Amino acid sequence: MTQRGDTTRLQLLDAAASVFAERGYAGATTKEIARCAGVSEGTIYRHFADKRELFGAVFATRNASDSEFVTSLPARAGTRTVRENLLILVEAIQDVEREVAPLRAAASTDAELAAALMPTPSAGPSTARLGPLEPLTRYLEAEQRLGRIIGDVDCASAAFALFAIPFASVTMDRLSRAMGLSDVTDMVGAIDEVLRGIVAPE
Amino acid sequence: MTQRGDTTRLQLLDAAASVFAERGYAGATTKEIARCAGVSEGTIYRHFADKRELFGAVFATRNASDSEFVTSLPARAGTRTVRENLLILVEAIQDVEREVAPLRAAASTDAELAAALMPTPSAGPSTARLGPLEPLTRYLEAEQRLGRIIGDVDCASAAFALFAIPFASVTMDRLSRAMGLSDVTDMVGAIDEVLRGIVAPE
Amino acid sequence: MTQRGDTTRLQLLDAAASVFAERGYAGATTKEIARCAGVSEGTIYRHFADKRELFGAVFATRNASDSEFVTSLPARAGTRTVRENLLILVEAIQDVEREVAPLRAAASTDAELAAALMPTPSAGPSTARLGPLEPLTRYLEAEQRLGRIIGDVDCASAAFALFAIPFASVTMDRLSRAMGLSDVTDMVGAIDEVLRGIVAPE
Amino acid sequence: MTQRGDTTRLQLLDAAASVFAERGYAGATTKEIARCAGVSEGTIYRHFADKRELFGAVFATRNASDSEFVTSLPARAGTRTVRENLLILVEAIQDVEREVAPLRAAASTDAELAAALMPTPSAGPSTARLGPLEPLTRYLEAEQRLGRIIGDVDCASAAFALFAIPFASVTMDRLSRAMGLSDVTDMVGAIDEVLRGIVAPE
DNA sequence: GATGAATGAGTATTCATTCAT
DNA sequence: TATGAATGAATACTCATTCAT
Repeated sequence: MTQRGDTTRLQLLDAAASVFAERGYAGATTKEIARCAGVSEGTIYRHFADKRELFGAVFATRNASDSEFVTSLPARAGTRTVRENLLILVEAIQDVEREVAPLRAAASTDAELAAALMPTPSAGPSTARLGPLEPLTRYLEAEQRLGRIIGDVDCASAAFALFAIPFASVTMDRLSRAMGLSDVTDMVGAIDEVLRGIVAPE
Repeated sequence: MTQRGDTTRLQLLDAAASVFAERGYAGATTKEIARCAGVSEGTIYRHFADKRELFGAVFATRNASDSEFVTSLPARAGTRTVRENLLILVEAIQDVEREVAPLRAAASTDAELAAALMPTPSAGPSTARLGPLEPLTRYLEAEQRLGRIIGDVDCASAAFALFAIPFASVTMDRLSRAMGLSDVTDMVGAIDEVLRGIVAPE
Repeated sequence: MTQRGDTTRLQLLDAAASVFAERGYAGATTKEIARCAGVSEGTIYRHFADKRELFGAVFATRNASDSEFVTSLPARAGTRTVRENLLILVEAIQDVEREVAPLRAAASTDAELAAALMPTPSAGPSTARLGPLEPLTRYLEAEQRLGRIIGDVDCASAAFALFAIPFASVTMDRLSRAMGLSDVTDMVGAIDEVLRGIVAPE
Repeated sequence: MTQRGDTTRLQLLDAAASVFAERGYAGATTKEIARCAGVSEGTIYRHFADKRELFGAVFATRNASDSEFVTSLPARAGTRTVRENLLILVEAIQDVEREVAPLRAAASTDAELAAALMPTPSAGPSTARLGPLEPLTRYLEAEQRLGRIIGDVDCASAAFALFAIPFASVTMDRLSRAMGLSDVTDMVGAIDEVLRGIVAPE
């Protein structure tokens, strides 16, 4: 691939990401994506076999960034305070979700498309879970072993409760904005209410 | 409207609800909606001015059911246990969300569509909040006054943490299923972890 | 046919006449005609087999009024002055044309439709001429015999020259109005210029 | 625009001209126009924004040819004989009208369409007159000054009387043909009857 | 006789995709 | 590699017409 081709490919991925996010999969037209990338429509097909493959490529790049802070989380057990770690995590999740959530919504309108989103299709069937839920669970378990999480907490359930907050926040903010409402979701407050019951007193 | 016309209208609303939910707004074709309703395409336009109005009508009917258990919730303060009330609520939210979430996702791909979803456009701008968040907050405050919720809990934040659970659960289950994964979201466990910190010990 | 049916039929003919004239044959919808007549669409088909027959009926009634002043014209030779007779005629033609011209234009967009306009399909093929041209020619010939038209005038040609004036006037006025121009066609002046050469001096 | 694109555009204009003329504006389908131009339907929209713009482009090209002989007419005063000049003019008008008249009729069925036909919308409101009427009037005035038109003739009125002949002729011939009649309009005879009264004896 | 719900063929227009340049 | 003209299937929507009430 030449350098010129690479540049074009990146422009297309960026353009496609924003158009797919705004309009959904069916609503996004190759025309708009091309115009938005500053190339001609035909050029799309020199880089991607068809619209679906373009979407897949966009989703893959956007979803890959998921792992940066998240995967290293379990190893961070014992550093800082639990609250600090989780607040950083929750912000990170929110950042990724803001980009990925609309793409996920777009994908959910097309069965064959959704199948292409499987992060590791070769991985075991039941172990694969969505996004940062698993590393978050493992982090909480590690903290629990360190005594910073109360002993009888079900870490998987707590992880889900924590994860649901930025997850819901992004979706609701997006909707509020679309509906002209002000989006004031107090994520920190919500996290603190959850932490109340699970963090061990110092 | 004759009785026959009414029947047709309902068939159309049902058909449209499922097709919009499956395919999104742009991906849903009038042809499929008509076929699914067992009528001809032209019939759609005897009942609705255009596809957008049809979507609006679908959304209105599906969203109306929102208020059944939810609105009466604040008045239930003091009855049963807090946990029982909340588990029922969470199930109710999940039921409604299962129908509404895909429609909301569909709507978010079209700016003008989203604007039409505002429940009461004449209502105050900042007081309007989405779905059951407000009654849930008021319920928790009522329980707090009764001493069944710990005094220094921020009820709005706690409400959001609780609400996020069925909200995220529905979206993630939908996705898991689309991706061929088993959807084992333990909502009850997550709720219990949140309640740990906010429910006053008897 | 009941009296109620007759009334409806007339309303339909009037409505159809104006809609066909405004929108042309293809552009006129049965929906607009029905609305304009204050009846339901289905009612049209109780009075006319289809749209084409409705158009034919409209055209027949509108074209029938053609004959009132015109047919009696040849018999008027010798009365009043030639100029007076022709000015009245020309006004009459203009009045009829104003209604008929748009219908004729509408008909010309559909070959089978045009065929239905033949005034007397059983009449001889070459003798049938359009509208008032024939009576006008006969009138001029009669005046010529009376010495009020110069002897060597070709009455058929003169008739065409005279007839062309209101004919063109109506079409041009219609266009001028559609294009936002003021329609000041001096028909009387034009007639006088033609008469200069053919009317015998007293 | 590539050469290939230009060719296609011209094919489309030709095809559209004939289809609009035959079927009127509403009656002309993009399908028939495309088929008649030997291209696919989608191609129309690469060259014209919509059907209306296509019609406007057709009308503009067909109406432009209007000015060839006509505009130079006033300068021809004094050459040949008045009769010869006018017979040539009348033939020219007839040729143009044969193409333009059906388009004009088509346009008159759509108010917004007619407005787009204004040749120079910025020109003065009352000075703008339709087609060759103005140059014809000016020609007659020039001849009048040269003594070849009788002094007290109203040239504007005479011009209208002359113009009306080919104008009416085209429309009536079209109709006669549509109705299966033979179209024997003796334009020359009609012109001569008009000239009788306005041309000065040599 | 009149209605209005229903129809399905047809309309203008857009779409993802192909291909000659 | 990139373009943009071309395609034809598909889309939302309209139309003339039918028919049960």
